[in-house]
Amino acid sequence: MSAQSDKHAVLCEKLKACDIRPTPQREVVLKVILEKRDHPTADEIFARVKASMPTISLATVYNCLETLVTCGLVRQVNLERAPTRYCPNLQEHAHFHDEVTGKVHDVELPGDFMDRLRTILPAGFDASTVELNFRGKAATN
Amino acid sequence: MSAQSDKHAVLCEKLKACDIRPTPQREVVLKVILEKRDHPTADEIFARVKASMPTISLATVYNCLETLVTCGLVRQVNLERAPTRYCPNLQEHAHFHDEVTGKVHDVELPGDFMDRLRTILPAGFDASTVELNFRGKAATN
DNA sequence: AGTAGGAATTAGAATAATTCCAAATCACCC
DNA sequence: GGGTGATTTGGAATTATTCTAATTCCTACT
Ligand SMILES: [Mn+2]
Ligand SMILES: [Mn+2]
Ligand SMILES: [Zn+2]
Ligand SMILES: [Zn+2]
Repeated sequence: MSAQSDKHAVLCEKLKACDIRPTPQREVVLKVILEKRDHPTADEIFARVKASMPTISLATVYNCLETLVTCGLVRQVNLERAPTRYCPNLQEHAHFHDEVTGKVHDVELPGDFMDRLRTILPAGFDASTVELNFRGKAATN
Repeated sequence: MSAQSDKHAVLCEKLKACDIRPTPQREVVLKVILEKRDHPTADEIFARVKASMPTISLATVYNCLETLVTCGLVRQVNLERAPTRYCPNLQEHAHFHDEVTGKVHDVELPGDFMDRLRTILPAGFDASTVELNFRGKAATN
């Protein structure tokens, strides 16, 4: 079995595990997100995907992204009013937005950090999502 | 001195303290934000302002909001892709976004909470802003 | 294998928050 | 009172995203 079809099988399994049809479009969108640990926008994903699938449409990229986010295979990151970014890192983590370069960095969190954060909520508030974003300058090295 | 001109003087002082000209438009935009402890959008602010100043334009509301946010008299709150909201609460606090009603609630934080949050950043990352957002269901009572 | 029915994809139009622009008005100084 | 830069204004432009309606693709069933 080639490395190609190996990868294909892995992606396919991930999609099927989420009960969504493993279409070629969904597969390639998921692939380009997973193969780099950055935080691309829909446009950037569209550009990367077109390399291997030139006929795909931007609407389909948006459709696939929505599906992948909903089923939890990809995380969505919204910072200020900028275009939505997509994150392959499924561990609980925070984001640091470098205000000089515009890059978004993952910030690892100690074990049960998010759960501990939840404890500051007053009674009656039940959070399904916790989002922690930093913004500032990162050392350039 | 009437309560009216009293309020006027207070708003005026706040603006002057920030080194910005206390124009009637800036004053009324700041007033409607401060007089309710909610998180209105620019549209909502525009609607409220028009009650006392029917000739103001939406562009001016956006201009004023930008000025007020930049000089720190008002906080800007971005949640997901929804329209930007504006917050009169200058204390450090988190936000809870009620996914049923759409309302945004302030969440008070223990004293130096934000500073402690900053300590989880790896060396070389210097955050000027920390943003903590919850999303979920709030008890309806 | 052939086909019906639903899901997914597609191109392009529509939407909507925000920003941009250029002209009019305003405030303050001389 | 005129000059000057700041502010306001209405409308056009921008742009990420969503919507629409038509086409294509799968899959299940006979
Ligand atoms: Mn983009
Ligand atoms: Mn609005
Ligand atoms: Zn991330
Ligand atoms: Zn607030």
